Amino acid sequence: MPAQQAASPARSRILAAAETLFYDRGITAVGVDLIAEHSGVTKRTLYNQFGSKARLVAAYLAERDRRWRDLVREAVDRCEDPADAVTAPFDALRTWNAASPRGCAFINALAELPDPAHPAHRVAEDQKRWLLGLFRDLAAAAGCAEPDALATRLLVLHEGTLATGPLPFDTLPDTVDLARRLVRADV
Amino acid sequence: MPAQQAASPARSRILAAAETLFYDRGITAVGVDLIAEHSGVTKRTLYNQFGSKARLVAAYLAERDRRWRDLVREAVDRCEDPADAVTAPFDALRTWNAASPRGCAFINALAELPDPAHPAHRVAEDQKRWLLGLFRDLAAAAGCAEPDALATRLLVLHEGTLATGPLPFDTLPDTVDLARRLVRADV
DNA sequence: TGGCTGGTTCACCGATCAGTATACCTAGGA
DNA sequence: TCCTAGGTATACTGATCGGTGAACCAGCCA
Repeated sequence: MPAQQAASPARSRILAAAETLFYDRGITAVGVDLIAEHSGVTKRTLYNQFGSKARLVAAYLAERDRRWRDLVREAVDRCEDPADAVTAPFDALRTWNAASPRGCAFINALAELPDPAHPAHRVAEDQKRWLLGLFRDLAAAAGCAEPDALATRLLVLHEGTLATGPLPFDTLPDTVDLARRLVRADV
Repeated sequence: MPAQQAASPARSRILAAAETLFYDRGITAVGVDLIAEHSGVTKRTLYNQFGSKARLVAAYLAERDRRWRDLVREAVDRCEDPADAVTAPFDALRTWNAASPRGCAFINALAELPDPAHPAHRVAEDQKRWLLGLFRDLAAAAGCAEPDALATRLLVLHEGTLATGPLPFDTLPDTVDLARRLVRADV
């Protein structure tokens, strides 16, 4: 299926059901029968579209990653000051977190699927690698002295707020504040 | 069973097998049959000891928490300078992380078990609450101006390095360095 | 000696798991 | 008109899931 071509309606419905079910209840805990039922589709169709549960999981993560990158890029593009742009992913995180009370779908997927050969691993690692690279590029563009070290620290702060999201502490404001101060101190 | 009394040898063996299997392969992916087999014990005995898989999971996390707190307390006690003590949990993290390539067992457990009523939730939340409180107390003892905000930020850094542990980036050195600078700047 | 405790062996329960087989239906294009 | 692609419906596989029932056995203490 070329990227341009629209996905079949059945495929879209399966993917939508998979996204909510996998994220809300966990990947291992959700069976393919349940996803087929929730998307109003036969299990046969599901397997014709995705081939296996593992590939469906990878597709679910890839779709989620796509939506998330769009949100981050929007937040970055909205900034006029290059220094503000460096912490723009944290603004996106505020929106994203509100709809994601169960933490980071990619970290959760790695937690559930230990096998490094599982196709979900590539997707999850690529997502974090992309964010780290984005932080580095934005930091360099803003004229930071140590873009690599700064990017690593921003990534850790980002993942830390995501990871503590499901916990009953509100860590976001203090973290965003710290991220901004780090950038300004390094410019 | 009182706390003083030694656990039965069967119970200890079950718990040991559960620790490695649950952490390495995931909680949902590991069945009670497998744990019974690895600990050289009957499933009947396992259920006599723990009652249900959910309680066995909670016991596994509680045992892991106990070992981890011991490690952290040791690291704190080793410090002479109160300012160094604030970041002592990060020294413990270096040791801990080396044996824990699959990230934080407690975060992973929350990822796999969405039901807030699951007994594992209490254990996991208590673990993070304890660490947050420890950071606050250590910061206050070191004379920090804003112990609450500092503790939140240190917790986020701590969870961030744990969460990025399974990823192919080395985030620990930059993070520990940042944590130390934060403490010194706030003293 | 007798009873209790903690452990054993083994068979079993209904439900669910990922994945497949077979056959039928239907809309669209050549 | 016929073929094909994508979908449906239903039934099925063997394995595994969490959890239970029943009978038995060895050591320990009174």
